[in-house]
Amino acid sequence: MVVADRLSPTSYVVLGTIALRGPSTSYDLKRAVGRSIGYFWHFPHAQLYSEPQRLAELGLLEAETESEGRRRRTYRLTEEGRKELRAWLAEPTPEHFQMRDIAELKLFFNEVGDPGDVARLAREQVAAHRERIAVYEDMQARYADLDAVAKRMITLRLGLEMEHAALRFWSALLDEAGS
Amino acid sequence: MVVADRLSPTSYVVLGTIALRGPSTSYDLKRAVGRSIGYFWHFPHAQLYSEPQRLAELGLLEAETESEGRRRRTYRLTEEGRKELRAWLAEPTPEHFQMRDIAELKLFFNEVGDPGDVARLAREQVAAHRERIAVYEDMQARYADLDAVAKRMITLRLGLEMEHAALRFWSALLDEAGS
DNA sequence: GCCATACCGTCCGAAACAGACCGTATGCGC
DNA sequence: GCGCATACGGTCTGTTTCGGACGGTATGGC
Repeated sequence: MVVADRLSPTSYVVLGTIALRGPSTSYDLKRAVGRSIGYFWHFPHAQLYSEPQRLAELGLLEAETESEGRRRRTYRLTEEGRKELRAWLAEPTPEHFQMRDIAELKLFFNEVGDPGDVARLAREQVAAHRERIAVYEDMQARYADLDAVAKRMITLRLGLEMEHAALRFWSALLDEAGS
Repeated sequence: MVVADRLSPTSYVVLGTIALRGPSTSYDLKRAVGRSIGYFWHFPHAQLYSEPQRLAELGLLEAETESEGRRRRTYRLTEEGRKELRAWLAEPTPEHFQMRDIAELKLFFNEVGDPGDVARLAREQVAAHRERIAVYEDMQARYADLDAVAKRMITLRLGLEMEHAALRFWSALLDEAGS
């Protein structure tokens, strides 16, 4: 499979989203991603316009230009595309997850700052994680009855676990640092 | 503070590391980062050569070229630099943390793949997180007696919390999916 | 008829990125 | 004392990614 090494995680986001939702325009992708994957895999929306084109050139997507006026293309998965996606899903995942947490960075360097900084940071983080948890729980509640969707929500559980872990940590730190 | 918006998280990693360790060469940074921050904030080492130069131009670091032969520069913090770092530590942190977890992505799209994929993925992840936990616990044990270092290890606790959360999730998933 | 607000898409300069590459020491076996 | 392997220390380069500014076009409401 020689195309495989021209593909990035973003490519699979596009492929996968189209596989789940059916044929989509870039804008469709943008909205779909914003509501779901966007929460745990960030990238700028501009990529959702360039990436499908690339994938089409590689033969993994097939573009269908509709209407001359506004030129918007609907992309659909080719057989190649589906195969590539399934191959990716089946192969091992060597990379460990990566975090990018400014708060953690600040905590690491805290001894250079003022004594009060840590407590303030912790307070902020507690608030932020609580808020995010609320958002996730809301999503979970909203779709709890739809079985098909519920299945997809499994990553939401992971997100919640992570948020709770972070919340626990910062809360404990706050207690220690004194409010 | 007009320099502030020319600074990225990486800039603060450099500034902070030098603040903690004292004057350092790029290579010193490379090693120090590899042993600590590298675990939760990845970036290519090449940046540890270019970034200090940039910071020196901005007046936040001060370069001292020693010996003509191998030209290696030792960087030390200027007053400006320390002030900038402290200001950063004191200011609020608007961004939420970001995760980049290929495994989570695969899980999200799992219904496109084969039925067995999820269980395999979960098994892999359990192993990977267990391994990482072992590494962290090892670090923790090694430095437990050194008080000064122990303080810095606080971020390690956060790392462990996160790893455990992930481990719990994937273990549970593995149980459900059946081995 | 006018304004506000979604909707939809493009573009661009600046960073980040991975990782190949290249010398120079230093040790170590033989 | 020679040859080799390994760690040390650093540079370079071509892609991607990244924000986010920008610019049109519908659509509805007043």
